[in-house]
Amino acid sequence: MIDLKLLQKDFDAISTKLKRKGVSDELMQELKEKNEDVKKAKASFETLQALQNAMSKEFGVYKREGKDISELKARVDANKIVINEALDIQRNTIEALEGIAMSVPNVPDDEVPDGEDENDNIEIKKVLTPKEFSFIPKEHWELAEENGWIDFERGVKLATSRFSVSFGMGAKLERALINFMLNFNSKRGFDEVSVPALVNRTALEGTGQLPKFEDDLYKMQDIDLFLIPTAEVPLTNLYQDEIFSENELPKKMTAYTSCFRKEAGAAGRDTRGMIRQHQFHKVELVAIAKPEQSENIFNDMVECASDILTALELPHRLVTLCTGDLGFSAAKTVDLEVWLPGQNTYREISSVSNTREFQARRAKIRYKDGKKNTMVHTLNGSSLAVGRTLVAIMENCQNEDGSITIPKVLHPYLGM
RNA sequence: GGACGAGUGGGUGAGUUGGCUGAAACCACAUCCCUGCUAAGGAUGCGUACGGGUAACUGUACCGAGAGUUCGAAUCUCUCCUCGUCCA
Repeated sequence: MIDLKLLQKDFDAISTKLKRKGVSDELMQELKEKNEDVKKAKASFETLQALQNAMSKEFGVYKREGKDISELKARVDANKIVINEALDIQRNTIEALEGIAMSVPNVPDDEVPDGEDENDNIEIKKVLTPKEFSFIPKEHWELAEENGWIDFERGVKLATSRFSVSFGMGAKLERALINFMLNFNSKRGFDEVSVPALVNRTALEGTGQLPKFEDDLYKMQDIDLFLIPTAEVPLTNLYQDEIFSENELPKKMTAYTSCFRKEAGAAGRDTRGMIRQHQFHKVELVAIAKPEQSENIFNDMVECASDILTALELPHRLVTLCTGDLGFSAAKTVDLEVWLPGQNTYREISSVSNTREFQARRAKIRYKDGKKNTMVHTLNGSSLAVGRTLVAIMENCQNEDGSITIPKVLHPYLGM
């Protein structure tokens, strides 16, 4: 959530920044007014309530002294009517404010480039050079089926479209990748955590998926729980409504989970293959940090994900997302895109974001900064999306006969 | 699924004939003092959020969540959630 105090203090600066994210002046103006409404409503309610409390205290005194209470009670009763009105106003204004405030995206960092969509993202660097094939490289779904690694039809049979089943070496490779990535991250100082795949509404509000993006989440029918779209949600909310002491930070975590997304806005995109599935495996990195630590940790996380790709001998590039492609909660995001020779293009395989205080404010995660409580920074990044990594291995490591040469670092995990 | 019991501040845990308790006490923690000895003694401070004030300080709310009774609720009523014990 945006900082309402800061908004009040520095309205123009914030609305200029949010304008880059497509937030209209009207909405900002409304937010400002609603915020002032709340302050006024609270002030008048609290004044009345203070009076009420004072009068109520007198009752005790009157009673002890055996005085007549009827006059006092008349005054109190009269005040009570006014209080109830003030309370109603207060509730309504708060509700109105939160309705808007929770739907305003994070303020992008100044260094984030302006842009409409992924075409305006800016390449930072390329890592490893895609190799030249002496034949026309196939797309992963062909290779997956030829090798009997992945069965798309049977996934549909079991669930619906955008589900698949892995067999044999395909399944083993997924498991190998998960283990390899978790071990890799552990060595980089991220503690392994195993978390629930279902979370409640509060958790999703904390990280920013709700209230705005409920359409993209799978919701349980008889209970207010949702399947997680990413491990970022449970990992970050682990410390919801908590106050860290300074020496506990930074907190660096890694977890493997399945992720579930309806992909509501992606109809028709990547319908073939396993690039865009409703359920996919992902190893995630999450960090909770003091503000002054977050920039370094962000870079560490990008490097960590990039180094995994390098270890797997997969050519990739790093891009800075432009304002139009930046997610709701992120102040800044670097995507890692892996080279897919079958598609002759780079495709997203990891996304590392710094949300700064945005999620911390929503989830109420703070730390003791000397005497006072300060919002932490939260960061998250995939390292990596397992399915897409498997795709990248298939396409980059394919041979002319359709066989696939498995990267050396994975051999120990496959008993090779 | 059924029957009881419980949910208080970082922890343990008082407080439930409604007002003087935002909350005792202890522990932990912080600062200071004392002590010539490594372990102990003393003083003070120590919940969160929002608002007012340069500040000292002060107002409101919060004792699992929500609703209700009442002038007034941690304390009474209802619903829900969670945990424990017993039964199935």
